[in-house]
Amino acid sequence: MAADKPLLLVDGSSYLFRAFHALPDLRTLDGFPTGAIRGVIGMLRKLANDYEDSPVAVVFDVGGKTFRNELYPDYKANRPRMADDLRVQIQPIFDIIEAMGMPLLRVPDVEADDVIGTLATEATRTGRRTIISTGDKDMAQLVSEHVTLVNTMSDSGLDRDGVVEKHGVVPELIVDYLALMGDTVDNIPGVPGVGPKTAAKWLNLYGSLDEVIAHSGDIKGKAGERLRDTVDALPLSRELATIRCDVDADVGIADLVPRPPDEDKLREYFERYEFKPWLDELGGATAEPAPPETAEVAVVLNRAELDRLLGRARQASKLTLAVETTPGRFMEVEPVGVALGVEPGDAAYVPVGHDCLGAPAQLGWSEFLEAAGRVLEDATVAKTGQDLKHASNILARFGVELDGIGNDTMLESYVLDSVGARRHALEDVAKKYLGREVPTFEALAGKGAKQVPMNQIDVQEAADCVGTRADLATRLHDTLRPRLDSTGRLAEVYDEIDRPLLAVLSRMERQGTLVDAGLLAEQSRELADGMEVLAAQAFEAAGGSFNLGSPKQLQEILYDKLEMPALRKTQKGQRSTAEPVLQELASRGFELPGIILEHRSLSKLKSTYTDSLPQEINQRTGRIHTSYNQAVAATGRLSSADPNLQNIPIRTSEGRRIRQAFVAPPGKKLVAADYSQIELRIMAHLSGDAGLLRAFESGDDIHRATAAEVFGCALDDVSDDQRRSAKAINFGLIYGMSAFGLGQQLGVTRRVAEEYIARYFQRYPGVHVFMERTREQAAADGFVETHFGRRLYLPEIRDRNRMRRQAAERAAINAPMQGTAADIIKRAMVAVDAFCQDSDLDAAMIMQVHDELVLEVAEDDVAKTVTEVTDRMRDAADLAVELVVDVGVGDNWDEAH
DNA sequence: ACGTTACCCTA
DNA sequence: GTAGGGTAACGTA
Repeated sequence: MAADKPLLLVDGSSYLFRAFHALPDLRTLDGFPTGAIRGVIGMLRKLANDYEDSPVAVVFDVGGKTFRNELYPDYKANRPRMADDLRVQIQPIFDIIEAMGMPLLRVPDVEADDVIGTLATEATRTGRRTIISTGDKDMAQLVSEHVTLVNTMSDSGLDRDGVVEKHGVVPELIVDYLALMGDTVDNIPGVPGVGPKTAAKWLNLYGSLDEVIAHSGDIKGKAGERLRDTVDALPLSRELATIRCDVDADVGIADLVPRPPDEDKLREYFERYEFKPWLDELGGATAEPAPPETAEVAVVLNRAELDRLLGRARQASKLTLAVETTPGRFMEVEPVGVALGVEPGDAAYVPVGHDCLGAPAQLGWSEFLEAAGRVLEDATVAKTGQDLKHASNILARFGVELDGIGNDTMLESYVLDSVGARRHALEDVAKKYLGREVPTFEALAGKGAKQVPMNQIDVQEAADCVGTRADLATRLHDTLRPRLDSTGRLAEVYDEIDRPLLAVLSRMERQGTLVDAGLLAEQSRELADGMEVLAAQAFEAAGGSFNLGSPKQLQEILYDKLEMPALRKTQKGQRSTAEPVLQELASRGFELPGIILEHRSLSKLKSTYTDSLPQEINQRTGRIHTSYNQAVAATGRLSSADPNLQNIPIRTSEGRRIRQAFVAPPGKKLVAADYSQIELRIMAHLSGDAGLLRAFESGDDIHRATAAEVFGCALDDVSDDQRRSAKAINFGLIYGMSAFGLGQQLGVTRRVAEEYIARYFQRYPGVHVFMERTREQAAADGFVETHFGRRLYLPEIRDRNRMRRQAAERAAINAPMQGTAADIIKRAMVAVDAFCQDSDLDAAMIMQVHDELVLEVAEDDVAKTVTEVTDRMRDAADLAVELVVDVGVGDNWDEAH
């Protein structure tokens, strides 16, 4: 071993966490996480190359108690449990390091830092240089003439001058510097509010920590106060931060000679973890023949060919399908063609409605259904496709009930990672999981007004586009399904919640909702009259006419012409005319803002609801058919669009009149069943807080009960104002509130809001623990889970930008509650739908509004339906607190509440 | 004709 | 403070 070669010491533990969090969520095809393996091994390969023939040790922590725990029992007590996805990668990393021939050091009861410090000291004693590869700033204390740091992740080095430049103090003062700052990750106390800048300033001023302590009386301001408060703890902090250079590591530099790599083993590991480029470097890769990258899309023009294809599907018990239509709403579009496939690499296109010039003679749509209907309705032939609800809706309009709905790649992607693939469109999902660009209909036909409808597209071109997309869906499922199977409980979420819900939503959408267009038209006229009167008043108050709907014009009138104070700015810096601002101006005695507010509320009702809903009525069915999107909301909720039926007004009496237009047909009733306080109940369950559970068990008004606890009075003595505050606190908790936000909501100072929150947590300590635990777990794992195991990934939970990080923390707290509620009502919907399908009663679900289900039920069947729906909703989850369902019945939606 | 901004409706 | 969708105005094509 050449004595002139530097000793290379690698701080494996510091890279393990950094690699895991810095790299994207890499996985093998069957879903095993490999990001940390690739990150750590990639760095070691680079180091092994850069420092060939050097003695080397890759050092990892073993875990367990060390001397630091004896000094300070709380040392590293804040560390959350290691993420499962990281833990499973550790042994593979050790195995690969062994196979690379690099000496691996794991010394029981001694931290990696101390092993490295001891070995570096030995090297220095024998006149050898040392390179320490680490991502940890604490190591800067070891830097000397003989010892330098490199950060192999950021590819930067640090010698003596570098330490001074980066941290502002010499290496010998790094421990003092660390002691002053403390370390939240390791739970080492420091001086609160003192960061790198202040620590370096003091040390350079006084020379050392001891001198800073001796002069602590001289330091002025808040920082000085805090220093004096914490001065006693600082010597201990320094000791904890000091790396030991004299531990018994039971190993010497002579033992650290790299061995030649075991190429057979490396090949095996690189194959197993799918590190293709490294495998290629080793040579002799054993690649299995992959299916061709692109499918040859056959155009099927006759019955015999179609039958052969369907026969293959039946034999394989699987079929991929995509139904292409003219543009428009699902209840109005016409089918143009169907792409079918069985295995990856084979796809066919059956045109049924191309009528452009030169289009070949095609099978008609009805001929297609006649041939394919049986396979499509065969539950034993598993269907795969992107957005099967759409296919199901189109087919059902023509009497074919798609069954065997197995693998919707849009939903698989959504359950796997609700935000990672942005829109879960095939383009996004195939790009993310297959690295493939996907031919889009838009590229073929243009977009917007100039778009050519699918039926006008050349058959071969359409076939290539649509067939390739269907083929990609086949391949995507083969990639996504194993990932679902190997990721927590996601397969269960998909199989037991979202997949069965798909057909339920399809039925609800097709069933539609009856709306009284005449009533809405009448309301539109009344609203128009009201708006006219208000407009006249507004112009009078403004001293001239202007467009009441234009925030820009209103801004000029209010703040320039009438010189009212501009109380708030919009995001883009305009003077805001939003509701709370106008409210405040009105309360200060100005006349115009109040008129504007009234006008706006009428205008909103008219344009968004009474004018537009009648236009949404389908000519054939006479009903409104919304679309429920099952793959947009990050938390697992549904959303409703075209039109949105989840934002129909309810809060004001004027708004509620719109609900009167949602009616039951003659002889039927609307039944509305909603969960009472479901998210708070879920919080009680998830936190297990005894007080909150008891409050729900007692059956008291929960906001009143909260008020009694927080304000320390008897239930009967709670004032309306106290109850209102308690309600805001309860909502705030669900939203991951801050004191600032709560204060704003309640119109009290941040301090008062802080006081409320503190008292709440005092009375319900379990809730506090739950919130903290959720934050920590989110930071450790990068995701949170609902009661049923649905995941929400939070990529920004470790963002360096505080605003983004805090927003992610609030989402982390909200998601388990909102998401669990979403899971529960989805399960209830599947159960209620089964009742509607299986019973002889005339009852159909027609709407879902997050915590409410609306059914249309024959008058004679209402009583039985109410009982059954209540039971099935209540039993959709078994929580520590019971679920309460309120039910109303009426001739319209307003009455049913 | 299309995208962005401000506003406002729901749970 | 969480999660959505829709409309009108307005600036840019």
